[in-house]
Amino acid sequence: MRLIVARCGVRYTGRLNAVLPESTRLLIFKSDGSVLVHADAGGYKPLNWMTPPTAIEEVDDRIVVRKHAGKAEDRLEIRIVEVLSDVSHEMGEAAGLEKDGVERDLQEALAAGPESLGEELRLVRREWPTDIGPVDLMCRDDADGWVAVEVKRIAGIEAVEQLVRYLERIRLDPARSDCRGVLAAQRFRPQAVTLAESRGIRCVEVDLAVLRGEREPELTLFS
Amino acid sequence: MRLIVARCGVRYTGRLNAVLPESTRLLIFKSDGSVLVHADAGGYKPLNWMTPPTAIEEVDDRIVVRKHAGKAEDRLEIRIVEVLSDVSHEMGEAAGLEKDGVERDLQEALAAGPESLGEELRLVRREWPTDIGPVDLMCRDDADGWVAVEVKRIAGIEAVEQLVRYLERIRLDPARSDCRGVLAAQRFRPQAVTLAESRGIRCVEVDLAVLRGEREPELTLFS
DNA sequence: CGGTAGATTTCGTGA
DNA sequence: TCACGAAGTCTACCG
Repeated sequence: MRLIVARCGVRYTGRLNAVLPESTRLLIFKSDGSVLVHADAGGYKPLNWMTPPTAIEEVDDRIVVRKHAGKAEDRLEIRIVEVLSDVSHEMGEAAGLEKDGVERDLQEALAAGPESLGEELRLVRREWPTDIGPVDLMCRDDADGWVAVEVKRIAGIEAVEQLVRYLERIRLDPARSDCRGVLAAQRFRPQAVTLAESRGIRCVEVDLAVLRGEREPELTLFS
Repeated sequence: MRLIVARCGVRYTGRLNAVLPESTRLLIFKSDGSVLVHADAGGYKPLNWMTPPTAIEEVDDRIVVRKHAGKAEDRLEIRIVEVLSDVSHEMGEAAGLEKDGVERDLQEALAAGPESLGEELRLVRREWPTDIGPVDLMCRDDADGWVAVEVKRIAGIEAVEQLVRYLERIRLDPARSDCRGVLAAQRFRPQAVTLAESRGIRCVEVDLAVLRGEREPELTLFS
């Protein structure tokens, strides 16, 4: 990894055109070809960047990073005015990041105990396929009625519409024409609840810690 | 800006829990409170991070970054094993990034020449307000019929549904009950075209360079 | 502060 | 390779 702190200007042409006026920045050249241009503020996002694979060329005060993106070319051109620091570090292998608490974990917990959705449900299968994509959970209720469950960390309007799309497809099959929809999420946007009600979809607020039995159940039911 | 290259392990707790095993990383502490943990590969995205405002505490071999996120707390804990480098740089004010070619530019170009949408249209106004948000362009055709235009760089299913939501609202007004919908984008996902057809929405592929007269027109019309 | 929509979204997965 | 959906999305804008 090479780290350059320099006064420089940057020009990007590719999916769009962007110009970065001359100022002091941090330039990061990773060993996999990644190039990042960071300012001393603005958090998280680089001002400009290029993801691998890249070809890097350095001539005089110019560093040009290229990448083939379809028929066109992505190009990042850095004009160095003054180098304040230029160091390289061997960093070796990077160990992977382990995450827990994403949507998949929610889905797993609900699959393990679908009765957490506030009614007697039996899981038929996870990732139930439809011709436009898989529904997160397909269940049957105590009267053997079909129930399609969409799981989200945060449920907005799109989540409701996604489930509606799936339900349309599922109900095409006469055997499942009465399939109900349930939307489960850790948080609901008010508009999502409103839209879900108008579409006959039940909303259930869930909590991963509760589902795992790590905390007191405090189930909230909408509608 | 402070740059530390160090062998370290990182733990994040907040919206989710994440553990980063011990390895050599680049730690960036920006003057606005941003903290980034980068590996020597993986481009663009930091492995872990915290956006401002943050409170940073450094005790012995531990750096703890805190942030209040609602009722809970976001916490990034860095355990330093070995420091390979630790430097700080004054970088001063950062000049802004100027972009061209984003959706807004596409919208501007279409507003300047709505006939590029393949029929005689007159612009009534940009960002036409509805009670659920603004439609990009509102136009009238040669028969004075209303036409709502949604502009996207890439149009997927969501784009169609967004326009459908707007049309529902617009048509509530008897004066615009016959309002048509047009979806304009540089690229269309196949499913978006299919869904748009079934909803009576016309899709028009546009190109910013062509709209600006910088390249040959090569208009593609779906449906 | 909360919701909506855009982003050079990036990133992973599955067909 | 392409398309689709999640993301600690982040970020700007608007109420």
